[in-house]
Amino acid sequence: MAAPLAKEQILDTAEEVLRRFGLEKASVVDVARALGVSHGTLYRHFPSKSALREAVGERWLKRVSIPLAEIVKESGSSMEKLQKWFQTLIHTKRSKAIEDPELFSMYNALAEESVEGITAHINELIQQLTEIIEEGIRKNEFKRSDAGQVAAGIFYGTARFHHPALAKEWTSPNIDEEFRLVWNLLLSGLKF
Amino acid sequence: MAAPLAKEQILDTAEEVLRRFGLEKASVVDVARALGVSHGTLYRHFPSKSALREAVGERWLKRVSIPLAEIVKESGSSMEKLQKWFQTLIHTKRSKAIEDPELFSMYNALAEESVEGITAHINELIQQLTEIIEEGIRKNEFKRSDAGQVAAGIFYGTARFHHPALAKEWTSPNIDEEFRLVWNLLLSGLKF
DNA sequence: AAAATGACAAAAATAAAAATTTGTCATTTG
DNA sequence: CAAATGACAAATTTTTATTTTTGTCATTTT
Repeated sequence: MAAPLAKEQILDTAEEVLRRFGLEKASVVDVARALGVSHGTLYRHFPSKSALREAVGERWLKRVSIPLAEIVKESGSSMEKLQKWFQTLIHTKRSKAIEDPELFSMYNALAEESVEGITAHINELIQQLTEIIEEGIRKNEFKRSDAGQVAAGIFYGTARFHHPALAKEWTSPNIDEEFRLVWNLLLSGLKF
Repeated sequence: MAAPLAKEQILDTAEEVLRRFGLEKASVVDVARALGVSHGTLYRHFPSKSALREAVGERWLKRVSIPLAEIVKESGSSMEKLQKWFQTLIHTKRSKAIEDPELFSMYNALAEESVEGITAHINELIQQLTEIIEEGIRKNEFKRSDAGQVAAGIFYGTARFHHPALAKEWTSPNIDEEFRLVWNLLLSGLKF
């Protein structure tokens, strides 16, 4: 027989089956059939159906965080990077949410099945932001402050524009204007 | 017979039935039975089941906005009022969400059935904030700026802490700390 | 002996049948 | 005669019966 079944190969097929059949219709048997193996085999690689689903969800989160990590490493002013980072995060999510809302909410449901995976993902994003802000402080672009706390503040302050639970509001015609208002405040503040 | 059936009386009973039976179990027949009238009678007061449900949802939103309107009228510094306004909004929602999550999500689902009602509610809240901020600008407590835009910015920037779709995150032990971080940034900004 | 299989019980999902609810309206009530 | 009723059809929901899926494991394959 061919080489033993690889995890990545299973995940590729599982993803394909999930896309075709949808979150609630896709069964382990379907994935096994698409791979040309018995369903028992899949249980030798993943302990349960949820474990398989979680793995698909976590791989999807990685696809979001990897391009953002690239931006952190780029050259340019910290402010530019900060803006580009958010632009990318928000644009990526928004276009996926609008182009194929079903698929988007499927992947989000998948990811949410792994609370740990989500937490790790959010922490990773805030860590990326922290690095941008630390650099900005060093270069005197930003106020001296606890970079990690400011990173969390900006991330949570912009939640409306990237939190998947609020995706249905991203089709509003004012959404870009609303982001601009929040962004301005986060950068400059209300007080003198 | 008694006096003709009043709308408020129907809403009171509908609310009671919804609380007891839940969003999906409560039928028009149940409401009629609780009122001691035939279900046909209810259709002389509300054109459909959804219209009745929407009315219950909208009344619930009013119960949120009325106490906040009181705060706008109070005396004291604008900053104090701004803080108290958000404290009240967030605390009200949070305690309801945590004390009885089912009831909370039922009322939210109910309210969401009326997109118009929600829009009006949000606009009303932002209008209240606008008044606080306008006054703060007049009294030189806040930077000169478009009060309506700043109001919208603060409201949307704090969405994570009051948007019902994010209620499940309000049980996090760090939620107050996270609010503080966002609040500080919105007031003082990241930049010099 | 490592990897995969397929038969099996328990749990979950689906489909078909039965019962309830929604919404209308001609008739009745006060 | 304004307000309420209750019988009715169509739509929706609930119940029940049937089928499929999940997860295990002793056996088979390479």
